[in-house]
Amino acid sequence: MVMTAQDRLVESTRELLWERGYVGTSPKAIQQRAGVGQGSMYHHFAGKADLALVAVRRTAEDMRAQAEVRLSGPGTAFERISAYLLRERDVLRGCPIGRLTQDPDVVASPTLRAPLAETFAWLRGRLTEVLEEGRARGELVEDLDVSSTAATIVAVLQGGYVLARSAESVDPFLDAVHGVLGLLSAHRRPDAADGS
Amino acid sequence: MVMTAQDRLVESTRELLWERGYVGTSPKAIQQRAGVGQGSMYHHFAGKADLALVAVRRTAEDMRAQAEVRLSGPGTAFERISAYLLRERDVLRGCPIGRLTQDPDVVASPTLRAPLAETFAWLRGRLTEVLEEGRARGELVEDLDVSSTAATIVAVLQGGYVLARSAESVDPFLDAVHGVLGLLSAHRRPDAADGS
DNA sequence: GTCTATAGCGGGATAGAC
DNA sequence: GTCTATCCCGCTATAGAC
Repeated sequence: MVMTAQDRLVESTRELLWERGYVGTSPKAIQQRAGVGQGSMYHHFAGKADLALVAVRRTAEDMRAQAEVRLSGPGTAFERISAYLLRERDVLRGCPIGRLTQDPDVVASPTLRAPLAETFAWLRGRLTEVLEEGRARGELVEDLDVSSTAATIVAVLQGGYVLARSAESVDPFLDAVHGVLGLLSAHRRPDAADGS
Repeated sequence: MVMTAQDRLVESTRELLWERGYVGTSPKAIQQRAGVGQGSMYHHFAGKADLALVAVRRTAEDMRAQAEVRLSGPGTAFERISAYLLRERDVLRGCPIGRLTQDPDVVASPTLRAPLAETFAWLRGRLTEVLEEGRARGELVEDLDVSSTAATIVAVLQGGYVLARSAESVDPFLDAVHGVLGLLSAHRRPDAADGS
């Protein structure tokens, strides 16, 4: 089964938004990468903004699904969070959602910005639940502030990408992730039993 | 004493790079904001890339100076890091250096990328020194990994901006910062004496 | 030093043929 | 559905007058 023109257009838009952002992406570039002509694109989509909206929503969905796999997997809260943070990532490409946060046209449009806000809010909420669960099970100490710690974890990820791209190296990303895991680790109870 | 045309051009470039990034900033926009004509701009600078380089270097200098004030100030290591993280910031505008990290043309140019890499490397190094000092004074526990913790702190800052912009609210930034300070706080020794 | 004129190219979209 | 032609505008820079 072959991809339709619509699908190819959306996929090439997703790639270009990731690589070049919204202001850096032109309809012509989208068409060329998709191997589709002008007429076809404007037949299926109202324009650049319309295509971008579909592309961003799909990317946001993917990101949530990716996270959910690790966060709902087996293991202690700490292990699941580690698995999520250390999962295979194309670090130097950055986060396809986070990067749009720097795009003036995206942030100026409530419609385009909404999927970004929802994704990060969801992710933080999910991490909060995992941490809360770890605390309820006695794996994590009582006085851990789960909600702000969840925000910190998401921020480390996003900031890690920034540092990696500035250095053109994965190292600062990994250091930042290991750093936050080290800090969190001190909040585990030594006699922690996993949720059996 | 009035600002010269050069100065106004560099300042307007700094503002526009902050607001719209490199790909989103045009020479015309720079000239208009500076109140300077085409000829004048191309007389003083070779072009957009040249102006951007001068602007980015100046911004990077400023950022280091701002950080140094807090990090070399009075107080314990924890207090100085808190002061730096919680200093007044225009959070929703984001980091003028960090945002360039998402710009394809900036990252593709070693010359333009260099000031970003240097700034973050310097900042991390400086935070490492402060943490190390805190450990040496007995304020922080021995087994704290100062280098990766420093990377984490820088990442939280950069990621905090991303979250804030996605939500169009300062809250997630503050939560992330308080979260990492909370985590770090657990590594302080209860009988910590500041460096008197 | 600063101005205006001009150039070539690409962005973003519309129109109408096929 | 897809193609080509066309449009208007802005980007980035150069040229040469003042």
